[in-house]
Amino acid sequence: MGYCQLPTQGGTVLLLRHPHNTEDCRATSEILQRVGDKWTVLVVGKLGHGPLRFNELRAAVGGISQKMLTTTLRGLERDGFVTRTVFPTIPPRVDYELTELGHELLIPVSALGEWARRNTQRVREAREKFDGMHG
Amino acid sequence: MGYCQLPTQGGTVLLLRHPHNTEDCRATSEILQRVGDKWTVLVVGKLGHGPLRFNELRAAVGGISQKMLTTTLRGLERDGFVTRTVFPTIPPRVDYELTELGHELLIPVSALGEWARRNTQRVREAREKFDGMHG
DNA sequence: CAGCATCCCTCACGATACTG
DNA sequence: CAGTATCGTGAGGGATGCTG
Repeated sequence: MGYCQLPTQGGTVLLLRHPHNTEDCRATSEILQRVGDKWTVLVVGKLGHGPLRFNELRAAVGGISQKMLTTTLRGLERDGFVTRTVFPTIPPRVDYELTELGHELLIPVSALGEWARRNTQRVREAREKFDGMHG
Repeated sequence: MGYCQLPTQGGTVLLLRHPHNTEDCRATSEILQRVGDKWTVLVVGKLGHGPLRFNELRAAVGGISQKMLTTTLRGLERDGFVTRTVFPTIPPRVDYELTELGHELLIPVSALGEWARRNTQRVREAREKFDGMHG
């Protein structure tokens, strides 16, 4: 147990084991903190369908403030996950779109999401049991 | 493009696509926030080798305060990722160990870590380019 | 329309001191 | 050894108002 198959660019399949050294754990932790904020995954997920304008994206995500959408998009743009295209019209139009890197990021992130959906029930049960014993 | 193969309990392989609806994105976001704090993945990664005592774990992780290790472990125990075993000796001895659920969580998390290690260079280049243009 | 600037608040996290 | 209790700080995030 404890492996994961991950497709590579060349079409081969990579067999994956747990990171056992500290460096690997740090890299894992860093990317998780990077995408583990409140909005990043929601934004990237919505852009997975195709490019969206600022307010389209805001409506699609739902519940996000204007400030946080701007902040999140700037971060994604800086890291190369998203492109920002300005059309110099009046009123202005700005399109956001996932880069190839952004699409590739979505692959392992989606795998983690799939795991989450499959195991929410087990986590909920563990939580209720714990709270019942300690509450 | 945009798929990921994930092994299941039965030995079959699950073909995975991007989450396209809002519910899936939310579940993904929630688990990412859950494991996206500063220490959770480091602690889980260290426990991947086998059970550890409190101070062994603290030394293995490195840099974590006593308070945060306690907090992180309580959260992991509550969600069913870790078991806590107290030996009523003097001085006391407490062992922490990954549950089956904890080991299973490590699979997609490791996949994301593997992606991170493979793509840090691309992210760094994007960052330098962005900072060069906007700084 | 797509933002920037500002104020404010909560909470994650660290440091320190104490205990069964 | 393995915690609990308390305090202080900074970053993440929301609300509101203004602008090219």
